[in-house]
Amino acid sequence: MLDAKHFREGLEQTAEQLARRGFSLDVAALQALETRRKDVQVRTETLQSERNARSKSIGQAKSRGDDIAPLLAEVGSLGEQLDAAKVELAEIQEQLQSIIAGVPNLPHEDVPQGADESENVEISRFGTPPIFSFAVKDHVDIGAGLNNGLDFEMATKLTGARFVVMNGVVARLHRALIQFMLDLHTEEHGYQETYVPLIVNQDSLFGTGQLPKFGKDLFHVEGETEDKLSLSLIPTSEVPLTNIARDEILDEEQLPMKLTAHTPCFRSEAGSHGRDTRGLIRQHQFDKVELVQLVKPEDSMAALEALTQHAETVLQRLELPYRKVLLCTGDMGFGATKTYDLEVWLPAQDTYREISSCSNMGDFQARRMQGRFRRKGAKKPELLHTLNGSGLAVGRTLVAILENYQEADGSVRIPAALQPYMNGVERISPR
RNA sequence: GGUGAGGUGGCCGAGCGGCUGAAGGCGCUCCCCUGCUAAGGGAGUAUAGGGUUUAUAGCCCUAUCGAGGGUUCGAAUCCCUCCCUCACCGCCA
Repeated sequence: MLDAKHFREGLEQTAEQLARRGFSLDVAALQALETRRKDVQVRTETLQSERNARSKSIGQAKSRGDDIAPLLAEVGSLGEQLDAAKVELAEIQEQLQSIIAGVPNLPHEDVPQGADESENVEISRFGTPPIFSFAVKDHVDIGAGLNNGLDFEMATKLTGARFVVMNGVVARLHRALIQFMLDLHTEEHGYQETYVPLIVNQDSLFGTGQLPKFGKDLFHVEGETEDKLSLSLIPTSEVPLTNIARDEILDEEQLPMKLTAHTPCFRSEAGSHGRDTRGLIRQHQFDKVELVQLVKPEDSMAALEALTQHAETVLQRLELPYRKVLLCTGDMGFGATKTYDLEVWLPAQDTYREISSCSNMGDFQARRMQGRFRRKGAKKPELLHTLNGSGLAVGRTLVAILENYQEADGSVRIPAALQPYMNGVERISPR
C-alpha cells in the first residue's frame, strides 16, 4: 500500500510512475473522492466535537442539580446529523480504501521500463549449459525411470491434476535439497530457521498483498467460523514470515531480522493457464525454502543484493547453470519495488526457467501490516522495509538436478555439495 | 469438548454511565539536591487520522481501554455477538 500522501499531493506524478508498470490510476475519480472525503470528514468531526461539548455540559448541569431538559432539547437533531455524516464518511473511506488497496507498489528508479517478461534485462550468467552426447530426457521421464521416482498418475488418483507422488531415492533427493538449503542459509548466511503455520488468516494475506486482489490464487479453508475469520493455505511462506512483523514495533537492535523457513506452498490458479501441464514445474503444491528480511529503509537496496546472492549461492554450490535477470516494470509482482529473478538452465526445455524471485517490497507491505521499528532515542516509530526471495523453489531445483546431471543410462549424478545429504551417494540409478 | 476467571497505556494495576486519554506504581527521559555505586525533590513520558501550516515545528479537532454491533444527550463503565488468554478436567501426536 502506498502512502496516502501519494493520492493527495502529487497525484499526477504517482499516476505517471504507476503507468510505468502498466497500471492506470483513475486520477479524476480519486480526486473527486478525496475532495469529498476532506469535506465530509471535517463536517463529521465538527459535529462530533459539538456533541461532545454539549454532552459534557449536560453532565455538568446535572451534577449541579440544574434542570437538563432544555439542554437535551438543544441537542435536538445533532445526533441524527452526526450519524448521517458518519455513514457518509465511512462509505467514502471504504471506496478510497478499496482503490488504494488495489494499487501496486511504485517501481524503483533502477527498474527498466517494459511491458512483459520479454523486456527483462539479463544481469549475469553462471556456468555453461551441459552438452549431451545422447538424446536428453526431461525430468518426468528421468524420474519415472528411477524406479517410479516421480509418479504423477498416482497423484492424480489421490487428488487430481498438478500434484505429484515422489518415491524412494527421488523423495530422498527432494528432502536432501531442503536440508542443504536450510543449512546453507542458517550456517553461512545468518538466517534464523523458522517454523510457521501453513494456514493463515485474512489479515496476514492482506498484509503481504495477496488480498484483496489475488484471492483466487489461493486455496481457502472452510473453518468452523465460516464468515469472519476465514483461513487460507499459504501460497508462499513469505506470508507468515513477513507477517511476524505485523502490528509490531521492533527495536532498532533487532534489525536486520533475517528469517528462513521450509514450507509447502499451495497455489490454486497455478494450473489454469495451460502452461507447463507436464511435470513438476507448475504444481498446486510445491516446497520452497524462503528467505525474508526485515530491515531499516536505508538498508533495503543493499539487502536485496545480498539476499539475491544468498539464493545464487545455492545454485552455485549445486553447480547448476543459471542467469540473473532484472525484471522490467511490467513483469514485477504487485508489491515489489525491484525484483531479480534467477533462472536455471533446463536442458529438456533448452532454456532458462525461473527458480527464484527476490524482491525488495520497500515499505509497501510494512504499511499494510503496520510493521514498524523505533530508532534508538527516537520518538516516532518508522515503517520497516521488507524483502523476500526463494532460496530456492525445491521442486524446480529437483527438476534442474535430474535434467542437468542425467546420464545416458538413465542415472543421475549427485552434485558434490549435496552428497553429504545423500549419505555419500555419488549417483542414483535405476535398479 | 466441559467448567471457571479474565482481556485497560512500555510493564504492573485502579476505574459509582458524565469533571478519565484514562488514578497509582514500575520503567524511561530531563532538571535540582546530595562528598562516596544509595537515597530524595520537580517536570515529562501512547498511537493513529484530519484541519491549519514553508514545515516530519506549533496550534486546533477526532478516534482508540481485545474486536464488532446495540442502549443513551453522553459508554473503559450497561446489553448482545465474536476473538483471544489463563486455570482445572477430558481427549490426543
